[in-house]
Amino acid sequence: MDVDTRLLRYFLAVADEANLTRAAERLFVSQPALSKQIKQLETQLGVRLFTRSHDGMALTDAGRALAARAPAALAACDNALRETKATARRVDHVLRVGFLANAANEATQEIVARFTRIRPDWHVTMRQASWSDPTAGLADGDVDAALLRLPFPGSSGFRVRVLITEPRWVALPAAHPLAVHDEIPFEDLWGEPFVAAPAGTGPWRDYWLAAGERDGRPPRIGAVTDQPDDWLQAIANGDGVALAPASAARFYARPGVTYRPVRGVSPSRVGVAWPPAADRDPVVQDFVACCLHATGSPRSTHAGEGL
Amino acid sequence: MDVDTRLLRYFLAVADEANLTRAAERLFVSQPALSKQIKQLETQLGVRLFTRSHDGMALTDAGRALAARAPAALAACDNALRETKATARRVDHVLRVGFLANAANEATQEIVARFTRIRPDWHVTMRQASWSDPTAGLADGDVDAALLRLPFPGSSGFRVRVLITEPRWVALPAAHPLAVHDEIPFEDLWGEPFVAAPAGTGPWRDYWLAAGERDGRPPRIGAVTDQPDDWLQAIANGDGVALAPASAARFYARPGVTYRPVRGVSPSRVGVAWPPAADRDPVVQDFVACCLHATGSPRSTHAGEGL
DNA sequence: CGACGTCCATGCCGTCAGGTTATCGATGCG
DNA sequence: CGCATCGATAACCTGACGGCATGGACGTCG
Repeated sequence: MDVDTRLLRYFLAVADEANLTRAAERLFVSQPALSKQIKQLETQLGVRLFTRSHDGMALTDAGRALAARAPAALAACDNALRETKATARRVDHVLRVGFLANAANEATQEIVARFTRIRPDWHVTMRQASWSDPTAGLADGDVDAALLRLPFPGSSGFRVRVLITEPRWVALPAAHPLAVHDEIPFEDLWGEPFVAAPAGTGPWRDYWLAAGERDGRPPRIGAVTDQPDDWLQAIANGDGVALAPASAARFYARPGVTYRPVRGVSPSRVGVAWPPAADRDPVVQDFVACCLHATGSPRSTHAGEGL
Repeated sequence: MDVDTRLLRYFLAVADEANLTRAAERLFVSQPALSKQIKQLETQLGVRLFTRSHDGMALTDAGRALAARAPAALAACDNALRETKATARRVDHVLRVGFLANAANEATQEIVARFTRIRPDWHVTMRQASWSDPTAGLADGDVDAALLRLPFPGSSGFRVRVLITEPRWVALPAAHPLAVHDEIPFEDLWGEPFVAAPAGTGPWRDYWLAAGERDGRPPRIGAVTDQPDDWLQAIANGDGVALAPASAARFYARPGVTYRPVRGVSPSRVGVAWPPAADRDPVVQDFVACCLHATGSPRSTHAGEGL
């Protein structure tokens, strides 16, 4: 009796949304594909998992039984694979670190330099992640630690220490009328189209749209991008504006894109994150210590404070 | 990070055998297919799981880590699916019973009759299994209970009560020289080709070849069959002889096939088996009670005694 | 009351992963 | 030196999965 864990994830999404169409969006597949997969799971088990009706998919009793047990099964599989990867890296003396765009910017080199001084027999591999995976590989166990912008989706499952706090600015097309000002009140941007992260990155996308600081007005989306280059391109094209950490002005300067300070929007924070399983891993903890020292952060700065 | 549980099973088989070719046989796939699958698992994880050498596949440290955790993950998945099926049947008031060929022969009707008298609102579904699945669907959770010939592979994972004990006879081609005798000493059959169950049914196959009662001589295999009809056909064809429960003479009489008592071979036992998860299921326990009553078995007859 | 929106199912098609057979390269052994 | 063993590779076939377009049932609103 074999199943692809993908099928179980699909099933849980549908069970959770109680709606095929919305679940399909969340899973980034088409509705018919999901419909077929669910049906296949049902025939494979010989069990009706949902009762279909004009207003959605409701779990049957059997479906509820599966919904109750599938998460544990998925977790067990995930855990097995993650631990396998972690073991391989431990054996090879390789520390993989994920990062998102310019997460730790200037500090990155200093962090790596410190780490190699402490652990000369280890090798650090930096792996840039696309914005469609804001955990930069932590969730899949592809990295041992990650340098991230906070908040990030699923942050509750990981340990986080804050390293840097910096104001958020706005990136504008150079020709944009507001570009003439030295500082821009955030309210002036409410009506602007924004270049956003892909849907499905949830709170992370919302954070960079400052969705919670717009007095309830929904943001306008001008474009959706996945990588720094596309993002710059979209802004230069005039598809929209975007909030960005102040340091982006140094790291992502480009003709056609202008950066300006913004008044009235919360700052951005950079953190180092690691999976709970690495709490006792001295190498990962050394890396975390290097992050804290390299950025001059007090050792006690936890992420929980005022997210 | 999705995996098909099949991949994990494949991996565990290779880890266990430390040999691709033998693992492939055990899994009933070709060696190249298995080779590719293992390689794919490795690339998907980005981790070497085995070191290949001229004399087999040896686990790496990472491979050992996976081998340690995969069984639990597989068990969690299996459990989720099995419980789902069981729940569906409970809701529908359906009891599925697997059986192997003529396992409980005459008693079957009596068992079902008793059960329907006790549980008039329930419906019993009998499902005949092929010999390539000697647990008759118990292992996959496809049935709530099964009527089986003992011993069967994996019997240790299930509860079993013995119902019937009957001598084993031999089924011969009608024209076979030995068919003239009223009773045949088992030694006289040692040299005969046998019609056997598929390899991969392990101890079950061996039991019906009486491999342990041949004084060390290996059995000769004349044909391999999967179902009663093929089995009868093979014997009538003269492909070989086969041990069979005495009752087969009544249930599987056919021109060209003769049944004779055998002296010097242990008897066959029929049992009812159920998964431990159903220990507390009153419906399954009622069914078990019906089995015991219908066959006049004392309630205390456990399977463990003198297997 | 009919047009429309919502929601799931179906049909058709392109792509790719998984399986099979046949064969090769490397290694150890008689 | 030929042979057996073991894993990798090549060529091919089938079927599963995904996408798009569309259909059918049901509720809602003008």
